[in-house]
Amino acid sequence: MNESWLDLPAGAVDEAARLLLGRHVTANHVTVRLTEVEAYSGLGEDPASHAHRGKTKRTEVMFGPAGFLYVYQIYGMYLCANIVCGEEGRAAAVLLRAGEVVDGLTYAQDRRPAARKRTDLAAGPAKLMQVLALDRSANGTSVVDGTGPLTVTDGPDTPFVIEAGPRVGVTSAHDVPWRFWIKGDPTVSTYRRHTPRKVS
DNA sequence: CCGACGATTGAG
DNA sequence: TCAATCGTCGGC
Repeated sequence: MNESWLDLPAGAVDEAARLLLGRHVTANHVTVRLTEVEAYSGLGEDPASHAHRGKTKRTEVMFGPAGFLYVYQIYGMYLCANIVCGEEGRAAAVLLRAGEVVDGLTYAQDRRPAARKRTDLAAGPAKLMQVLALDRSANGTSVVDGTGPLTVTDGPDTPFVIEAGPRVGVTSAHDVPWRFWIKGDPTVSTYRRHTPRKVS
């Protein structure tokens, strides 16, 4: 398969994100076509990135080589997954935000009983994780050599248009349009503008 | 050691 | 609009 997204010049995480759109990710009998992703750059470059303040126990995978999964817990109950991109040490990654379930539909529905429509099965980063049945043990595993639970493959040749905008839930760097999605796709998670906490 | 908060979701 | 829920990280 085309693995060009793994091997990009320095600073081109956004390009990696674009290249991941439309590709298939498969885990635990479910395959999803990626429709929405976000790029995060690394140490000292991107205030919105978990790696911005330097390497910690949590983010150490981001500082490793490309092609590995960075899984983290958010809000005490949900998981999100990134694919590390770029050269080792840069700590750049692409957050997998949403997708369309294209195989293993019955598994996906079992794992997401709250979803009323097919398009809602993986319409969000944590929903995507539930559909793929990935847990924290997926952190640090490879997505390219077949040893990990998640595999990335080329998607269909169907053409699509990429749109870009500010990243979701990110308080800083709102001017950086590093959220990318497939134009018009119904599985793209609904954009909720970050609402600053009301100061009394 | 301790407290504040987050790359979210689903229900009301 | 808001609560659930807890690991992580920065500050003391």
